[in-house]
Amino acid sequence: MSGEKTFYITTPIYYVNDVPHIGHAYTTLACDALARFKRLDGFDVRFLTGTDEHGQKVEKSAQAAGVAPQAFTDKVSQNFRDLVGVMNYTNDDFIRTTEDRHKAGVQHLWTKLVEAGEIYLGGYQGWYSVRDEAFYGEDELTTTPGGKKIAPTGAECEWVEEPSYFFRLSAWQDRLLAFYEANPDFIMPPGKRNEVIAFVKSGLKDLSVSRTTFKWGVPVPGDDAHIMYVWLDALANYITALGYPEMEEGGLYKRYWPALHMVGKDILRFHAVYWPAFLMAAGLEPPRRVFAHGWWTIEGQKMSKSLGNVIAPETLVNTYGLDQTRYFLLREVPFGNDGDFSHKQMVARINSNLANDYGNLVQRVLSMIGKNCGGAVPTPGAFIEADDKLLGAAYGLLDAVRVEMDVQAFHRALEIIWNVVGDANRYVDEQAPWALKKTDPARMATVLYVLAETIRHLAILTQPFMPAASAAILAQLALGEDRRGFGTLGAGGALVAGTPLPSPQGVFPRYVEPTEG
RNA sequence: GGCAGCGUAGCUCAGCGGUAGAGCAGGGGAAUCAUAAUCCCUUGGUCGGGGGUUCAAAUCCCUCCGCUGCUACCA
Repeated sequence: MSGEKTFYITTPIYYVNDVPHIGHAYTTLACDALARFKRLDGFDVRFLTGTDEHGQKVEKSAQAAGVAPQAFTDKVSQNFRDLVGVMNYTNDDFIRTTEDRHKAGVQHLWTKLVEAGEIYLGGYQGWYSVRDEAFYGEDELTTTPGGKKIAPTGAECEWVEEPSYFFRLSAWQDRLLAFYEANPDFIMPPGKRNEVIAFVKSGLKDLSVSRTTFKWGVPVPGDDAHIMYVWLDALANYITALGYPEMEEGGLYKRYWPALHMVGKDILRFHAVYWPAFLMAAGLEPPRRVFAHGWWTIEGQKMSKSLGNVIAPETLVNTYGLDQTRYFLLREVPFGNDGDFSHKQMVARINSNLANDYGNLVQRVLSMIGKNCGGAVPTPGAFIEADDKLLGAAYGLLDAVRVEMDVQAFHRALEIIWNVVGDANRYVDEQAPWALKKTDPARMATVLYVLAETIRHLAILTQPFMPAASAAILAQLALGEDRRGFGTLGAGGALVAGTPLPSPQGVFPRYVEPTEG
């Protein structure tokens, strides 16, 4: 709540023609974990997601469905709004490119670009595929015996000539390269950064930014024959959602821009090349960072409609549990790499990391406290070296985890937290509080206090990843909502001896294969 | 084709000039507070092939083999 430190994070706006799958869920999940982390860490956070609703495909789909485009998008964009509830996302806003606030903002941006001399009217001609909504170079096409031109995707192309507005992207090549040079962390991970730089170095052509062949888009100001190129339209959502062109002091734009954009690797170029160029050309600040993450395969196979192996987020959540799913997606694969989803790995993570390591640690400790300490936080005596060592590891977690979160290394953050889970389990075995119960009850109380305090740290730090399960653990430590922020980590927010605790309940059940047949 | 990256234990990967590592899986043992969970020990690799530089190479160089990504206007 400081109001000083702000953090703005965005997902791509999802194309409404798609049905939400694990990939969409993953992108937004990463943003959600980061947004939650930053909020707990005292930042004033703005977390945006939304839907991209223009374009020829939408127009055609609406036509096929026999409804107006707006009615069509109203319906299908709901799929993405529903995902928010399914995955327990905490976005502060949900923008749709068909909203007036967006259209007005983009048109203003366009006008600015025209005034700056960055957009000019020219003509575009080439081989165009309606199905792909894309132009292809002559050398990419194959010619059928019948003389038809076929794109690499198999779609038929036709020769199209149309007037088009162009953005002077070619003029931005050197300034973009200078920007990447001055901001080495702008594109992450580093491998992707190199690809973008190589692309820009290879030479940039001016970009066609308007279309006249269909109508479902934002009209070009002053020339109704044209609508804007979908990417100029779509990318601008990141600032129109902040109220652009309103840029007054204390407003959303002033407060939150620039953003961290989380994107799939397929749309990296639009975000790392076109978007900063558009912004700089309009006299605006480029984004803070663009992070390109990888793709999921399913049981080793590429996800595709034809294979029928596309997984809906609801399916995962219903099968394995929400927090389990969130944990798996962020832990299993180094963020930025491609990963494979397999049932076997998912079950291994749930049973090993969650049920056995973390869940059982909590259960064994709280259960001993419940039975042997009168169901209240035990009263510690003097700490010995082993106590200080474990507590030190717990107290040191935030700094170590923060370093990883700041570079979006979610898997590393979780690994670091789990190192302390392991420390705590070893400590339990070494201290053997069940033996102390008979020989030295005061020492037992100290050991259990140290463990409870360690669990407090673990649960506070796992909140961004597994909000519901972490909340359940914190509730079992009788910590109210106001005692769960990162500001309470360390000795200052320590558990108070004598505080009554509710009776413990398991938080992470083992996954047992359904028995059938 | 060009550019970039990768190939290390059964599996997923870390190490990137100084006597081969982690997690999981496999084997043995301890303990019994706990969701039969935990803890300890342990089997296992000529670090893709070949050549070179160096006192010393997964680690640097060359080459070959295999795999992946990028090579502009589909989100």
